[in-house]
Amino acid sequence: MSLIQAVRGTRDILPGESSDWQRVEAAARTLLARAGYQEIRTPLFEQTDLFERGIGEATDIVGKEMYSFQDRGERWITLRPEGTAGVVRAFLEHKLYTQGGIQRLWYTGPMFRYERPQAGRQRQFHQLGVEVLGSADPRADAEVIAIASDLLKTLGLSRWKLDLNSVGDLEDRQRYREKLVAYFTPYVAELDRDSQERLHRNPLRILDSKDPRTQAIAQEAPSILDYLGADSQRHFEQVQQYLSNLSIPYQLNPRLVRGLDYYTHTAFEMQVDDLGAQATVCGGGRYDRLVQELGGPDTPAIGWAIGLERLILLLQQLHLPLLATIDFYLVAKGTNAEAQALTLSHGLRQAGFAVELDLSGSAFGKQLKRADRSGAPACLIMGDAEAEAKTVQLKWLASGEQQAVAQSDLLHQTEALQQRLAALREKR
RNA sequence: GCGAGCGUAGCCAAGUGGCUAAGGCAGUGGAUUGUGGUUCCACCAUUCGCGGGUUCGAUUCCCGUCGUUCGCCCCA
Repeated sequence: MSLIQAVRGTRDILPGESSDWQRVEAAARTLLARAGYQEIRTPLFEQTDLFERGIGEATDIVGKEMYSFQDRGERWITLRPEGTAGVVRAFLEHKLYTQGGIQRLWYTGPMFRYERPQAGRQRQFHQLGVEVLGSADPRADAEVIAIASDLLKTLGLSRWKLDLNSVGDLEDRQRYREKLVAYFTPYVAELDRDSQERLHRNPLRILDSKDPRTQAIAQEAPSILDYLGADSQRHFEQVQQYLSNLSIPYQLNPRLVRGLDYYTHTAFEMQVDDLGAQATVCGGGRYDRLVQELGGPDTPAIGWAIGLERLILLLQQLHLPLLATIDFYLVAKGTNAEAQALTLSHGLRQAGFAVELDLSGSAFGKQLKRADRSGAPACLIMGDAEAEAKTVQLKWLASGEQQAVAQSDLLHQTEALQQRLAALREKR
């Protein structure tokens, strides 16, 4: 009989790895709370229409990567391929815009795209994202980029670069698109096949083709930055000024085009060298038209999403030490001792200690060995003699120092112990 | 969706058309029946992802399939 395995492109996050995830999530929560962002949790699936209208029917995500199906009520359902559409849907459905001012939101959770799996690219993957709804101010652009930058820094990542571009507003893009088509048309025969197809469907995407010949041709193509209207130009310049004020290094990349139709003005990506073709760790931009297109009031917005698998892959490459460990490993042998150890472990936890109780009942030597491996700074040893005397042996594993302690002292005079544990933790 | 590589224990692996499939780490038991980090001993794959084929004989060669990795595509 063959074992059932996880579906292609999905994976389990096992105990050895979940602490990495928790670190990222905790760091993000702290930073986002400080910046006044509130969490929003939306469903994992939505009506298929939401994504078709929101992301754009011509995009690859909608065209060939969505998990769509009909439910038993014959509704067309899609597992969310990204987070923004659902957030905007909720924003409209609950009329959050009537609360006035600006909504600063964040979310995290699984997303689903039917793609060929690779390291850093799965069919069920996780994103953490922010959305600022209701501000057209370039300071909002800079704020969200700064938060992403801070998050990476907090986690110890330093080797990334920020690519920045503006794709202008609708009119700018229309004008530019015409110029671009006019530029590429004489070269049609020399372009790679994909780019030939994109010439009329989505000519901006030709710019980031990896085909060397196409790239050579695209090198001389007109730049979007020369076709920005006065307002777009001004917005983009201010974003750059603010980023400089915040000492966030960036580089202009006029060929940066994001794959979702809803982007306007600012577009950016944070990339690293260590993830092969999955170099983009964070991507985002402004989407001033999306809320309106989904039937809401004219609401400018900006956001980004971080790919958590990619981020955690990077953290793991850094071999950052893990800090989470227990305070005491509790060893017991003998009928009375084992019974009392259970009670003691319970009491210690109520007193605020992290305790692991050895359940094996094997020889003290074996249990001590496990205590050592557990990473706990100290070990508590209880045999029937200790059980009789209502004491326990407290052994500090690094020094070997050991003494008998009354159980009641352990439970009620916790101050000194906590301080000593904290001091040991500090050293590691 | 296209092209290519890989798949031997929980992990890292050596291996070959033919006698019981190296080794290391981890794990379990013991030396040490109440004291760990060192050491020593023993145990730990009727089987080489799965299915089929070729062969006297396949973990090894072939086909298919599943998974994974790299590139393209796409994107976070």
